[in-house]
Amino acid sequence: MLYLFYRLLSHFGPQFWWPAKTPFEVMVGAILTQNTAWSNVEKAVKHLEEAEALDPKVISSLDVFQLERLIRPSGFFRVKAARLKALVVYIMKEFKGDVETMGLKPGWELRRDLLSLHGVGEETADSILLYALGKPFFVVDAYTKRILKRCGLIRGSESYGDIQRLFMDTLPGDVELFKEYHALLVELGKGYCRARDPQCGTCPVKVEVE
DNA sequence: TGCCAGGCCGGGT
DNA sequence: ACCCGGCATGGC
Repeated sequence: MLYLFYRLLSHFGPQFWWPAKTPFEVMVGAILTQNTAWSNVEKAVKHLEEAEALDPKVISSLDVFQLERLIRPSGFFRVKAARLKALVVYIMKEFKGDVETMGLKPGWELRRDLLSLHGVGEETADSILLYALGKPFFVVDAYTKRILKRCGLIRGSESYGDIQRLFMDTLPGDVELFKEYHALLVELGKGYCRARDPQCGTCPVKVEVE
């Protein structure tokens, strides 16, 4: 798996992900970007920023309809408002609204907690763990699955956990490596591995299978 | 104009 | 254990 990483890195260069100013903004973005183009998420985040609502305490004090209005451009705004509320309820109750305190809890316990929240699945949980809290969990998204399949590295029927283990069992457990690797897969995916794009004919990264 | 985007959930087989 | 429809907006 390191071979693919270096191919991507030398082609695209380091990505320095996730694009956000604070850990909490990463968490918000992780929920808002569910099945949604990032450009739409940016508009919603901008609204929250202007409302000074990129803070767990502020969001928990917001009326849910107010919150819906702010995040509307990100799509699915009703379900996502409820999901953000569920997240901040957890952060408020468990850590008094302090993200720094949250980061002190062991990764596996946080993952279990996050997965119990309504609207936080494996990818969202791992994105929060890796990019907001610096915990070494590999993020598997639609691009990751598609690229690995088209490179012949998986069959396509593997579960999220199967694919995550493929990375985490064979790579050094390094947070910066995990961050860059996932960011590079997204960069490749956005340009050359979109859903209807039948193959990587113009893919700039040729991967030797086996 | 229709198709798609950095998912997740609930209900049905 | 899968498979599907619903959830919504903005860009190409």
